[in-house]
Amino acid sequence: MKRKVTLKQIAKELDVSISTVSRALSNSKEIGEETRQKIQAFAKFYNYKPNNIALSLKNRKTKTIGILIPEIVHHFFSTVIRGIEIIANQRGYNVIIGLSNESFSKEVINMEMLANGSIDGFILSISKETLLHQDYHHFKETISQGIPIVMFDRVVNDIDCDKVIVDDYNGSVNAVKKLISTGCKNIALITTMDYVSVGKLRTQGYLQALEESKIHPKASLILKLDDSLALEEHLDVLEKEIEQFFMNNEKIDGLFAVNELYAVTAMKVARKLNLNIPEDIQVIGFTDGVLSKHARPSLTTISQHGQKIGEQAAHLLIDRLELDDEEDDIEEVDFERDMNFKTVVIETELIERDSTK
Amino acid sequence: MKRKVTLKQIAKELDVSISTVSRALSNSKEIGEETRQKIQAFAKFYNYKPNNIALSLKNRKTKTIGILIPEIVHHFFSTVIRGIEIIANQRGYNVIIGLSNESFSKEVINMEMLANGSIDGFILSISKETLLHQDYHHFKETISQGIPIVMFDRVVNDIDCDKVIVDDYNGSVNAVKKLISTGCKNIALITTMDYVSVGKLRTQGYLQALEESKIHPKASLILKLDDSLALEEHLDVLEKEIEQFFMNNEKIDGLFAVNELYAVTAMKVARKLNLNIPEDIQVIGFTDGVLSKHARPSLTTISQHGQKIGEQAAHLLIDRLELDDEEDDIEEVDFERDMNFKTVVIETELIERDSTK
DNA sequence: TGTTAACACGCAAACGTTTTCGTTGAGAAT
DNA sequence: ATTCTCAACGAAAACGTTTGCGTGTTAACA
Repeated sequence: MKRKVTLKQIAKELDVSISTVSRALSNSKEIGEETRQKIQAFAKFYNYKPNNIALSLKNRKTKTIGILIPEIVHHFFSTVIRGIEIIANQRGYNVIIGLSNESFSKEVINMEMLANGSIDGFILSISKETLLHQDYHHFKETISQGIPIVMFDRVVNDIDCDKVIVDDYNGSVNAVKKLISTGCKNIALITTMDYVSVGKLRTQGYLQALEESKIHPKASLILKLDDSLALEEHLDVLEKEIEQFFMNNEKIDGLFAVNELYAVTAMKVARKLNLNIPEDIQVIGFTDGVLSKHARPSLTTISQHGQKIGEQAAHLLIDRLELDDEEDDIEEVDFERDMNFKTVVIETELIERDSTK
Repeated sequence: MKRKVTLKQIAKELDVSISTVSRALSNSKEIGEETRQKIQAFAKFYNYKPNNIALSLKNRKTKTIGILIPEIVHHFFSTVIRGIEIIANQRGYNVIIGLSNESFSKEVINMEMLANGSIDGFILSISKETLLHQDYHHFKETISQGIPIVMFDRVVNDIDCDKVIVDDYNGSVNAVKKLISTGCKNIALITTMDYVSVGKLRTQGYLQALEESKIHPKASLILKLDDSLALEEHLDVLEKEIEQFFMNNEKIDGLFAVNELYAVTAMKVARKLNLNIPEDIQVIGFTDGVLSKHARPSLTTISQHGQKIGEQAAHLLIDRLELDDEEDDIEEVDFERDMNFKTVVIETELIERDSTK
C-alpha cells in the first residue's frame, strides 16, 4: 500500500525545499530549468496530485457545493441533482448531498454539519416540515456566516438568496385552460395542503384559469389531500379518497392534479368507474416523470424541466461564489450586495399525450 | 457577515492560549474549572463549531464517503443512495456523489478527483463503458493507495474489495419457475447484451429454470437488446423491436424481462396485439420501481431491495474504515488483510401482482 | 526550609499546501 | 576592488485543529 506522495516527500527525496517543489510543479520561472524538469519528472512518476483538503484549508474554499433536498427517490429531485452535477463538474466543483427526509431537524443538522467548512454554498429545496413550522433561522444563520444559498422549487420569500422556481402558477393556468378549451365544463382539482408553496400556487393557477373563463369554482370540485397520502405506502387509502371524491362529483369531465401520482391514481379510479379517458374525462398532471410517460393512457403533463432548474441553480451559486472571491480582494462594497439576488423562473411546458383531447 | 469563529479568535479574546481553548472545549481536566466555564460559555455564545476541513487535515480522514454511480435519475440507484445516506449519517459520515453517466472517462476523472483527499472510501457501481472496456486500473490504483472500495450491483471479480450484489441468478430462476408453475410453455426472455454482468446472470437464471423443468431453450425466444434502447429517448424503437419479436414468436405465453422498462413496454405491445395479461401471456420484470406498481395491469417483479443494498454497502465500507484506524495504531498485519473481503448477497423477492396468475 | 508533586496552562509540531520574503552566490557594472 | 543585480532557491507563515511536552505556581510534605 503506497500512500499518496506529498510535496514534503518529493522535496526530501530530491534534496530541495518544499517551496521549490511547489513552484516547480506550478511552472514558476523562479526555478531553474534543470531542477524544474527533474522535479516534474519525479512528480509525474509518483503520480503526485495535490491534496484537496490541504488546498481547501489554505484557500478557505472547498470547491464543493452542498445539496440539501427532502428526498432522493423522486424523479424531480434526482433530475435537478443531475443538472447541478453537470454544471458543477464543468466548473470544477463537487457536490455533496444531504437528505432531510422532509424533516425539519434533519434539515438543520445536515445544514450545520456541512456549514462547518465542508462546502462553499448550498443549493436546497425546503422540507415540508420546515415549511409548516415556518422556522427559517438555519438558513439565515448560514447566510449571515457568508455561505450563500440558492433555493429551488420550494422557496420562501423572506430569505436573502438566489432562487430558481418553476412557473407553477402559469403552468397550472395553461393546463386548466387547455382543459377548458377542449370542452371541459366541470374541472376538478386534486391538490395538497396549502403550506407547500408549490401546491398553493398550482391551486391558484387553477382558480385563475377558471375565472378567466367566467367559470365559478366549486369547493366540492377541489380535493385537498394530506401529504402523507402521497407516500407509496398509502396507495390504497389514496385510491379510496379519490374514488369517494369521484362518487360525490358525478359530472367531472376534466381533472387537474398537482402531481403525477394523484393524476395516475385518478385515472385508475376513473377506469374503475367505467369512465373513458379522454372521452368522458380528461386528465392533466403536474411533473413529467416516468409514470406519465408509461401510464395507460399516457398522461398529459406539465413538465418542470428539473435538469434545467439544477443547471440554473448551480450557475447562480457558482457565479456568486466566484464573485465573492473577487470582492475578497477589493474588500469593499458590502452595502449594495444584498440587492442583486436573482429569482430565475423556469417556464413550464405542457406535454400533450393521450389523456387529453 | 460574521465569519465563523475560530479557536484562535476565542483564545485572543479571552487572553489564553489556543491549546487551552481546545482543551477546555473538549472538557479536558487539565484546565481549571473557572477557565473552562468561561471558555465554554464564550464558545457557546459565539456558536463555535470546529472546522471540518482542519480536522480532516489533522486526522487524515474526512468522514465522507464517495458514491460513484452511472446515473441518478434512476429508481434503483437513488434507492441505494438513500440506503447509504441513512447509514452514513447514523455513523457520522457524509456522502459526496459523482456521476459517471455510464462513461469510462468520467468515472476515472471523478474517481481521481475525489481520491485526492476528499473522501475516505468509495461505494460504486461500475459504468457500462468500463465494463465493456474491462479496464479497471483506476479501481486498483485507488485501492493500492489505501482507499477502500465497496462495489454494488455491477461488480467485477478481480478487484480486491467488498461487494454487495443482488442475487440476480436465483431471482431470475425463481421468476421463471413461477411462470412455469402457472402453466407457461413458451417463455420468452428480453435481456441486454452480455457484458453487463447482471444481464448475463439474469439470462443464466432464465436458462437454468428452463433446464430444471426439462424445457429446451429456444434461441428465437430470447431477445437481446442494445443498451441504448433502454434510454427513454428510443422508446418507439424499443417498442417496434419488441413488437417484431412478438410477431416472430406467436406462441409466447410467458415473458421474463431483465428490467422494468422492457417489461412494461412488452405489456404495451401485447395489449396492442390483443393479448390479454395474464390470461394469454404472463409477464415478470426485474427491478421493482414505480413503473411496476402503477402499470396496467400492475407488474409482477423481482425486488432488489436497493435501500438494503445501500445500507449494507455503507456498513461494509465504514466497518473497514474504522478497522483501518485501529490497524494504524498497531501497525502490523498487512499480509492477511486482503483475505477477508466480503461479498454480501442480498436476496431478491418476488412481488406478485396482476401480470401473473 | 528545601523538595516535590499536583495543577493549570503555554509552546510548538503536525497535517499538506501556497506564497511572501528573505538569502546566497555569481557575474556585471562602476 | 567594491557595489549592484539577477537568478535560483530556502525559511517560515498561514489556513484551524489536536496533543505531547515543557514550565511556572502553589501547596503539601519531610
